[in-house]
Amino acid sequence: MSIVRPRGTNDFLPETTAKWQAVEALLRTICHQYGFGEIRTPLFEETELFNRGVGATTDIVQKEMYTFNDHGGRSISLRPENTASACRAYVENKLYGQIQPVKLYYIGPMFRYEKPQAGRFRQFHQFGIEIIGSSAPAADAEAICLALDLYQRLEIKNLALKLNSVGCPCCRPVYKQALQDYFRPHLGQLCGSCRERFERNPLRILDCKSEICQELGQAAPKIYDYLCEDCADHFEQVQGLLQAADINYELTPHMVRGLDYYTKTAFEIQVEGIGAQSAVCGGGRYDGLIEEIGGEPTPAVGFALGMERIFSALAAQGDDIEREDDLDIYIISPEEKPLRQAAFALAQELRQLEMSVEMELGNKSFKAQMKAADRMKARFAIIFGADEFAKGEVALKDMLEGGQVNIPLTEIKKYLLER
RNA sequence: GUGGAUGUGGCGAAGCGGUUAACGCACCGGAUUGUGGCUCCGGCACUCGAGGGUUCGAUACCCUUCAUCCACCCCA
Repeated sequence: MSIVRPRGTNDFLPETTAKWQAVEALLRTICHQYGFGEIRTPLFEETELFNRGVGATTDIVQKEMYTFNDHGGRSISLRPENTASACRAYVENKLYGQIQPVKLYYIGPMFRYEKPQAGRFRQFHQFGIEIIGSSAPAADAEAICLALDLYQRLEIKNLALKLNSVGCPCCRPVYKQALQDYFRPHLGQLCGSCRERFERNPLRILDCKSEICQELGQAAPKIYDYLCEDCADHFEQVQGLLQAADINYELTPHMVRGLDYYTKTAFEIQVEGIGAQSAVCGGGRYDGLIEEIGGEPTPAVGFALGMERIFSALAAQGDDIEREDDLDIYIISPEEKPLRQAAFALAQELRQLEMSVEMELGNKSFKAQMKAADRMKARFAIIFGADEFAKGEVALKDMLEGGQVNIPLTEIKKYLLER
């Protein structure tokens, strides 16, 4: 049996990586325009960072982390997301000493032990941003605008922005209590998973797909009636900014983020047509996170988006990302040693001039080399023929037009550069 | 973690309890064009995801396992 890659992982082959590079380049460009700098944190961290940062009761931490003890007996986990690491780095590197807020972006692999399906993998890739050190509603709005801008420039359509406020440690517990009080008499009627959700995350019940739960949820208390003054005011201002920027959004009082650290603003961007995993971007404010992991209380807001889901969305709408794989020159030479050596030397010289050059490395026939040049879509073929070579010349063939001229070997570089 | 579907060469895809596993594309070699793209000829699965079982005999039936896809869960 041959060895295959672990479940839920992918090999990205040149055709694919070319597309990724194009998308990544766009993301980086836009981040630069918004004043974000890239941060790269370790792929693994002390497990405790995620216990505290992501939340010890979350699914991610409880059953999806790749956790192991290293040779020093430390408990280490592959990062399941990057926000906790970014915040850890903010504290550890004393970024609070810089001009606030600090605006960071990241892009890279994350790891979660999940059952793979379309749009979900065990090693997947996220791009995300964090605005750390600002409690201003404008920071939330900027994050949201940036997210939408990214998708717009990627030309991804059928987007829906879902917006909510999940309150803060001040008001959320009150709301949670109210929800539980409301659902408790109906506990027996709830679906199985909602009965489990009742204790741990009653807010989720409102998002349940089962009819009974939906129906019961209709009359359930709304979080907007329970937000404290600070949260309500913040929420209102965020909405005002979005409206001013002419951004459409849908209020979704039932939307809950799965990570414990969210406070106040929570949002999600969904795309149609890519299956069940329709959330392409999720984010919000997490004012308590940095304190949770041992820093000074610091407000922050950010989001993460799934790279794979960007490509799902692009594929679903039939877009193919342009990639450049053009070959300038294919050098064809017979097997004779002097000719082959001269060809090899010329290939090197042309590459020094920043041309892309291919040639046969083995001993394919002359004809096979022509075929290769054709299939690789070489713009020109340089042909080392014995007769021409004896005169110090090579043939330059235009593979598109079909024309061919003989040129002295000494002038071929100059000739090509003028092209 | 739960439920459902699927698994034939690089890709797409026939086949079916019986002795050589269609076909298309791709790929490799060759013929012909003065040196490619067209055409033609030839090659390319001791094997039907893997392991076991039933049978005189299985790619086809059964079991297990692995993988993929879909839904749930959860999330990006």
